Formats: sequence, C-alpha cells, structure tokens
Amino acid sequence: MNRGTNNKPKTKPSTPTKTIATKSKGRNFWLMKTEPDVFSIDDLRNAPNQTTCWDGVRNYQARNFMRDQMKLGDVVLVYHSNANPSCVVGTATIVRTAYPDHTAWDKHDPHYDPKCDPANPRWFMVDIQYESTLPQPLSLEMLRQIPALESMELLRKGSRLSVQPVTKQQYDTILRIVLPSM
DNA sequence: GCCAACGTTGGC
DNA sequence: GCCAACGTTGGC
Repeated sequence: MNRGTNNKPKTKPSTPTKTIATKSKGRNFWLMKTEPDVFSIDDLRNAPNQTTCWDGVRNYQARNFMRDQMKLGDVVLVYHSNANPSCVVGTATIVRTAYPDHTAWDKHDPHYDPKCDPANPRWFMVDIQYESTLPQPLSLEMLRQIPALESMELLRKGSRLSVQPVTKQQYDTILRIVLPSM
C-alpha cells in the first residue's frame, strides 16, 4: 500500500504549514508507510504546497481505511519502512479525502493494475500535507520498548499493512517521547 | 541478500 | 470453498 510499501507521490496545491498536532479533538489518527528511497518525509516537505497524493496503495484493507474512514484533518504519522533504521519520522494531515487512484490504469506507472477499469475504480488515494518532522526519528526498536505501544499494528509480528489506524493514546504516547512538554 | 509472514490467484 | 503456488513486504 502504500506508498510505502508501495506508494509514491504526486503533487497538488494548497495551504500553509501548521505546527505539530498535539491537540486533536474529533480527529482520527493513522500511520502510513513509505519507503524513503521512493518518497521520504523530506520529499513531502519539499513538495508543492507540501502536499502529495498517496497513490499506489494496492491492498484492500489499506484502501478501505483510506476510502471509508479517513476524514479531512485526520492526523498521519509518517513511517519510513525499509530504512536504516525504519522509523516514525514526522506527521501530516489529510487535506483531501479519498478519490480514485488514476495510476491504477496508467500502463507506465509502477502501480499499474491491468484489471482496473476507470469506469469502476478499484483503488483510491487521499492527499496528505506535511505537518512536521519529529525532533528525532523514533525507530521500531525504540517503539517496541514502550509498553503503552504494545498493541500497535506496526509492532505486530509480520505486520504489512501500509495504512493503519493508531489510537489517540498511541499517538499521544509517541509524541510525548519527542515533545516532553506536551 | 535472506527469509518469514502475508495477500492474492487460480486449479480443482 | 479449499489450498498450493506465487509474488510482495519489510525487518534484519
């Protein structure tokens, strides 16, 4: 899914940079994986309007989260997979809710899916906007040592889901590690 | 590069 | 519907 995993970006227009979301009533929290060699948090920060479409997700469970549950303003933890070390590196927000992922019917796109018909889209994407880079990346190894994060999907053995929900408690726990003042 | 875990495909 | 084969993910 993902980018990460299988995802990659494109660009779009939009708004100004905000500060890191430590308050977040009514919002949902997510974690999205991306391989930094393909698209990193710096790429997101440097993108036009610091915004990208999250194309390339080709997993039904991940798609369903994006298509059915992601709302404007939801907060995303950006995770670098296949990295050294793999780590949570920053935050982003949802600035456009799900719409068809046109790369599915682009023969020249690495995520082309020949079974897809534009008249009946199978794959969806959202747009996310850069919010922050964590003061320090939080490696998998470090996250595994935090008891409050024990049940995180990311930490489950064999977990491959590239778009996954995070609870508010997990989100707060993670931010508190790098922002002790919150 | 290795390989365990996972999701998808397709024969039956 | 079962399940073996296959391709992918992603930590290490």
